[in-house]
Amino acid sequence: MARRSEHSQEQIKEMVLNAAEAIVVKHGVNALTVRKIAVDIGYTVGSIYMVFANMHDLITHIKLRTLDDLASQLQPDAENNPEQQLVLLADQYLSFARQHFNRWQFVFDNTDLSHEMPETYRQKIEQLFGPVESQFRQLKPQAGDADIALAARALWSGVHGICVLYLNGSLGRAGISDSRQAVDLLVASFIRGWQI
Amino acid sequence: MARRSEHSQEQIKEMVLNAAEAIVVKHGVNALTVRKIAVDIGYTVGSIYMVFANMHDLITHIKLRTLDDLASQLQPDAENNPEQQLVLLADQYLSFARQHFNRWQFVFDNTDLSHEMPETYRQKIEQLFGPVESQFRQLKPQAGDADIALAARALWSGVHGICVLYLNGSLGRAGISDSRQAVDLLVASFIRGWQI
DNA sequence: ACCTGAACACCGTTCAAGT
DNA sequence: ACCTGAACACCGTTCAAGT
Repeated sequence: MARRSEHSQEQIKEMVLNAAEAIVVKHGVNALTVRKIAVDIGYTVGSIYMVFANMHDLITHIKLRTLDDLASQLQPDAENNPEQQLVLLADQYLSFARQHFNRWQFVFDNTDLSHEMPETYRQKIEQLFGPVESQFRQLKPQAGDADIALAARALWSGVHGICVLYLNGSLGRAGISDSRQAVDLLVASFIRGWQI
Repeated sequence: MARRSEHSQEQIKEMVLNAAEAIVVKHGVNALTVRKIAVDIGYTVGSIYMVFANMHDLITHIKLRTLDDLASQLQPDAENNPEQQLVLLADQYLSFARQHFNRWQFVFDNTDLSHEMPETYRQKIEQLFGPVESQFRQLKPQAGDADIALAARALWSGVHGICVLYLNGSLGRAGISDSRQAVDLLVASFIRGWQI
C-alpha cells in the first residue's frame, strides 16, 4: 500500500479544506470529523495528519478563510456619508452572517479553551474594525484614537450580538425577519447619541 | 449488582445536575461527558439515562438553571432614572457573564442544530428583556409596543455581543478590562440617540 | 517519502442480566 | 424496579508496516 502520488501535499491540503468547508456549510459544525473529510476526499485519516497537525489546526485554517471572505464583503460605498456607510457596513455584516450562517457561527464559536487563539486570527478580527473606525473618525475628527477605537468596538460588537441572538433562534422565529430592523436601529441610534 | 436504593430518582437527578454544572464551571463545556458525571456521582452511565433522556436533555436543564440565576442577578434599583437603570442592568449582565463565564457561554452556545430549542428556553431568554423593556417604556411613554420591544432587543443583543467578543478573547486581552467601558458607551449612546 | 490500516483511548447510548 | 456492565457505533490521534 501507500505512495499514490496522485496529488501533491499542497493539493491534498486544498482538498481537505474544501471538503471540510463544504461539510460545515451543509451539515453544521458538529458534523465536521476527520473521518468524514477523509471519505469525501478519497484518502484515509492518516493522510490528513500529513498536512495538518490536528483538528484544531485544520479548523483554524477554515476560520481564517471565512474571515477573509467576510472582510471582502464589507465594502463601503464612497457616495455615502459616514452614517449611511456604517448602516451599510452593518447590513453587509448581517447579510454575510445570514447567508453563510454555519461558517460564520463557526468562526466565533470559541468554545475550546484548551487551544490558544493564534495571533493572526485575532488580527484578522481586528481588521474587520478598520472600515468601521475610519467612518467614526470622519464622524468626529477631533476625537482621540482611543475614543474612536472604543466606539468602533462597542458598536460592532453590538451588531455582532444582534446577528448572534437573532440568527441562532434565541429570540424566536419572528426575530429572523426583524434582525435588519434591529441592526439599523442600533447603528442609527448609537451614532446619533455618540455625536452629541 | 443493581438496586442500591441509596438515593431516590429525584436525588440522583439533582446529583447529576450539580456534578454536571461543576464540571462546566471548572473545566468548560467540552469537558462535560456522561462518563465523567457518572464517576463524580458514583453511579454508572446507565443510571444517568434513567433520569435524563439523553445528553441534550441534561444540558437543557443546566442551561435553564443558569438562565434563572442570570435573571435573578438583573435587579433594578428604584432610586435610579431609566437611563441609569439600563446602564446598571447592562453592567450586571456583564458581571454575570464574567463571573460565570463558562456557564454563561454554555447557555448561548446553540451549536447543535439537530435538536430544537424548547419553548420554555426561549421564554426564559425573552424574560430577560422584561426589565429592559420597562425602562424603555418609561423613557418614551408615547412609543408603541413594537418600538419598545425592538429597542430593548436591539440594545440588549448589543450588550450581549460586547460580552461575547470581549470575554472570549476575540478582541485581545486588553479587551477584558475595557468591556465595561464599551458596554456603558453602547448603552448611554444608544439611549441618547433613541430618545431624539 | 508517501500512504495505509489497524490500534489506542476516548465518546453517547442501549439493554440483557442480575438483585 | 433499580442499577450494572458490557456492547455498539462512533470520535481524534498515532504509527508500524508496506511500496
